[in-house]
Amino acid sequence: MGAALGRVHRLWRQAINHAVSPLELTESRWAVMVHLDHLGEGCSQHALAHQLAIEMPSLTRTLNQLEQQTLVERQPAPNDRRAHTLWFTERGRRVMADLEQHIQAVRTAIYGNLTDEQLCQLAHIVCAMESNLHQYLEHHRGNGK
Amino acid sequence: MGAALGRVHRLWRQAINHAVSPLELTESRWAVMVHLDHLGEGCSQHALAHQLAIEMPSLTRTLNQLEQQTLVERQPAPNDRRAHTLWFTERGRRVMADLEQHIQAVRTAIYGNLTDEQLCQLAHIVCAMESNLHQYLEHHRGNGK
DNA sequence: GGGAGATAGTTAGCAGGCTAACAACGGTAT
DNA sequence: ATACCGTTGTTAGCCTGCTAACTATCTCCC
Repeated sequence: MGAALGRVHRLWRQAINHAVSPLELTESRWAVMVHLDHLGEGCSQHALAHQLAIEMPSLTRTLNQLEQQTLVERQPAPNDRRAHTLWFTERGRRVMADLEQHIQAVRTAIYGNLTDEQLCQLAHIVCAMESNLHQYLEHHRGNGK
Repeated sequence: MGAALGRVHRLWRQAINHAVSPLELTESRWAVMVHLDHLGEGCSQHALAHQLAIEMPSLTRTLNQLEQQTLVERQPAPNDRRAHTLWFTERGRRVMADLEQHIQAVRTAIYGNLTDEQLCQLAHIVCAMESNLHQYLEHHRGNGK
């Protein structure tokens, strides 16, 4: 039954991939851009990875791609020579401005025929499952089984 | 917002992976076994891939693994020399019998604090989103854009 | 100040989804 | 019969998640 979530997630990824492909983006790169915008420029990779709920190496790879596309850049962080701060480039900011309009069609296609109440229920249930899963995994790691 | 589904799916995969690891299985191999059982032995790879909602090459790889573990075997199909029929081995059937008990803990951990009504709502909403996404993708493929 | 342990980021390589391209076979129409 | 098209399954290789192991740095405590 949790498999249904996987199916929807893969379809959603395909839809987003299609929607942002005119901007030379993919779902994962798009997600990084959006969350960087949401978190605010100048944040660390660690903070961004936490926000995205992915591991650092996954983010490292995606950031390399975005940096190669000159959409995002890493700058040395003041006060910590290990860390980087993340910033949009000029071009990155222009792309961000265009994003919403490309995504909107997907959003309305997916959520269009659902009521606000249903979306609220969905968010609530999914959040509960997420927290349940976190708890399960945390519990079954400290112990051997 | 669809990203939350991805997070839950990844956590769920980790939980299942953990739960079935004593049987030398992973979530994807487990899913193949369960769906083969559900669909009935003797079915074709195509039918099983459809049931799992994955593409044939993904299934091919997983079946290779299961065959190497002597849990499942491919047999030539009568009446169609291209196709295979899929069968559990003796060992595979024994493992299937053990599966439910290993999975149960995960299920109760995830769904335990949700009401039947919530699960029903979830199934309904997820199903709607799945069908919306299918429609979107179908629509935006026939056309150039 | 100097050493032990935590933390930020990277690299390497695995897992399992996908598409594209192919071989082998089936089915149908001429 | 043969020619063509659809189907089944495989191979090759991309994408993006992950863990493990590493470097470089920071922090804290003696």
